[in-house]
Amino acid sequence: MKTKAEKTAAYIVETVAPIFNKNGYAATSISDLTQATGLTKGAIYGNFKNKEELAIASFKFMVKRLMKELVQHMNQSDSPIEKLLLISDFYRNYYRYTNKMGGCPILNIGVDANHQNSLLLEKVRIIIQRIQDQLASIIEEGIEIGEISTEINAMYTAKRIDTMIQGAIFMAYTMDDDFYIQDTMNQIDKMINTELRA
Amino acid sequence: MKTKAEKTAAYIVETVAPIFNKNGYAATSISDLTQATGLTKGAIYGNFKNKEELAIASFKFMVKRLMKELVQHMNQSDSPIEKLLLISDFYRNYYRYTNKMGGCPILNIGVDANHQNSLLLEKVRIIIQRIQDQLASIIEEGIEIGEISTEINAMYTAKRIDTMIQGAIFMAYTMDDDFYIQDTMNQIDKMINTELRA
DNA sequence: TAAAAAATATACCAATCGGTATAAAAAAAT
DNA sequence: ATTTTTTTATACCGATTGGTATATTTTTTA
Repeated sequence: MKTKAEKTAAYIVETVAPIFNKNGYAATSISDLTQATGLTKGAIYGNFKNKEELAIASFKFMVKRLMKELVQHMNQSDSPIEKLLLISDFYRNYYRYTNKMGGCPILNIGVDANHQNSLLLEKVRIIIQRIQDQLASIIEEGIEIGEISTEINAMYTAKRIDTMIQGAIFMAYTMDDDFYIQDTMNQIDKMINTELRA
Repeated sequence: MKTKAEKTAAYIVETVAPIFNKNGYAATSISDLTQATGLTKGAIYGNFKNKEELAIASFKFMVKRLMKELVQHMNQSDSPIEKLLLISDFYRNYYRYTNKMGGCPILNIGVDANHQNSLLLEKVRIIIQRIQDQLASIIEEGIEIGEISTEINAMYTAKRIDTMIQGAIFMAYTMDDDFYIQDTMNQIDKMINTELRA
């Protein structure tokens, strides 16, 4: 059974995660967090060593939730090609979905942590790497079962898709215009259907 | 002739611009700026109303320099298609070039200012809009003179190219890997040559 | 239910924050 | 060259920063 502290720690993380995500590390003060949680410094510092550890826990929490949703959506099909199309389909709702949590944590924390917080940056890199590895392995499986052309380089293609997605997310948020995401997903679908398909 | 204050203001801006760009607005303190410039608060607040105004001036300074370089590089040719290829060529050196100034100001300030500083965000949006308008007008001219297919939607294509570029910049900086930019520029070139060309 | 342990609240710390008033210095105008 | 104006340095402001020591409360164990 969960102890009181474990429940409090979880409550703190899920409450402050959107704040860190929106404001960034430096622009988020401890008083922002006590105000949002209704708790005091004592409670926060009793559960987390310092601000940095809490920021890392918050990032991990957001990404875990996001990735769980993505994987769940993707696993609606067993076909690699269909999986890829389901990934782009997932991102079609990404803007509305992530707006509630203060934006895309990978974009926000990735930029925020660069030159500022090497621990946090490392966590972002690990996530990006994992996403690309996952993408690449889907493509590879598609090649193996003959769904995807053998001409395709799985890792390059994975990186290309991921790069396009992140670019679309940046533009959508900066310009406050979902069009960028919708159009990019159409492009990715086209690429899947015309270039990848065997 | 330039007054002393004007020269000082210019010196301050060019000195602190990379700091704002690297650290972001909130994580940059006035003492960071006095330390970097060797000047005192008096000098800084004598030339700029407040931190925000200085941050805006810094962003404008960086972007102006960057855009000047881009336009200069682009204008090596008069042909719209060649101009587009020169733009992607410009970005091939972007990582090394912008590293010296603390990264890409559009990416950094765009993400940093979002949810934090609406004035600064507005400046970023204006720049992005201008870049896309410029791109679109090149494409349109290409269509008019028969270099580019009439099937092409100039504005959509401009946004697509810009989105890919920004995605590549984000990935390159976050992963500290120039490959993302090089590969994306190859993709853009391919797109220009196979899809745009009439 | 009483004692032990864990978790939270309060009060406080030095350091730093952005910004300002004023004094000193430097530049510009006469 | 002297006065006027502009520019920069110094000293200071209240507020806030992240973090801690300790007191109080709550939860868990016995």
